[in-house]
Amino acid sequence: MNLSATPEEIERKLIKSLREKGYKLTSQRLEIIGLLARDMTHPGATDLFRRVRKRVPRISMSTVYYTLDMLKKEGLLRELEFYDRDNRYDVTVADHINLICRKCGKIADLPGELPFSTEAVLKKTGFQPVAMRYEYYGYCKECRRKRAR
Amino acid sequence: MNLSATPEEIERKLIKSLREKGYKLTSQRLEIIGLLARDMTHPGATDLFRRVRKRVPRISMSTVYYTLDMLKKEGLLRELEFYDRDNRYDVTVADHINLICRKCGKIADLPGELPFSTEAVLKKTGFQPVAMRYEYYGYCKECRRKRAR
DNA sequence: TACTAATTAGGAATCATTCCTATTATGAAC
DNA sequence: GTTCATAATAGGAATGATTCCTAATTAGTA
Repeated sequence: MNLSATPEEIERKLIKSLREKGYKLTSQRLEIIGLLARDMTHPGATDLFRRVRKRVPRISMSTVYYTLDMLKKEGLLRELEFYDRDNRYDVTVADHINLICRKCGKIADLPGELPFSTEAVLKKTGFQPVAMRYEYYGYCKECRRKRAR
Repeated sequence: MNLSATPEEIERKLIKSLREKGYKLTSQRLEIIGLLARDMTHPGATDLFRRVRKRVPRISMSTVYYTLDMLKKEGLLRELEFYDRDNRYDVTVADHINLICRKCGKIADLPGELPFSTEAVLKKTGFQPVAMRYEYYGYCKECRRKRAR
């Protein structure tokens, strides 16, 4: 999934993948997928839970986590892990740089090249990378405008 | 603190800073600082607790966390935050890239330039970075040798 | 329409970290 | 060396996102 796909394209791709892999398309799953595809700010499990509950009132946190786990396992979702805030979920699974706002908590993607190839790191250090994480913490355009920073 | 300082230099710097700032140099603090200065693999709080306890048997986890907090507050320690493992602590406070081994859990520093300046990010996106986090997850030289990868 | 294995709901358990409070001990003053 | 104020410590309870467990439900198939 590239960084410029539309929400509809992302949603269709996810549903198609699950159908092909034989997963049941429950209302809970369709709602979660819909939110993940539309929300570019990388929501967390509790946030998803609250929003899905408006349309599927009896959904439980277990189901949210179970669904997120399943999507992760199938390589359709990337989990951004933190310790001082809840984990966030990103339908853009390709490696990229995240911009994390300390004020509003929203997470945006930074388009463009990645700095170091895994080959370069391996050659230089003997360390074999299999995944990476690039993040900038700071203040997004919107929050900076509001506070007249 | 640059990446090539010796353990002794690091330890001396930390003790000097605390003394200047008026902190009490308790045996607990000196032990924790000694370990942090010598252990280049970025230990966590529980690990530090277990090791310090051998020399200061009545130390508690509260004290370990309190000391780490204090060092962080004074800008002498960088906290690496994870959700699926305990936090790690790094006396190298300058921005740099970390190499995190999925087998043994050790964390090493990657020397060299950082890829993007904060100015470049601000100019490109309007997002103002104040901190960054660069990590590669994979397998270190030692673990790869052991498993004949 | 019935079946069954996958999915879900609900709640208990986990565990690193934070919080709270009484006790202790460092470093300064004398 | 003694005293003292207060920072620091020990111990344990509280927190909260996530994981685990199990019985009930349901999507998709035949």
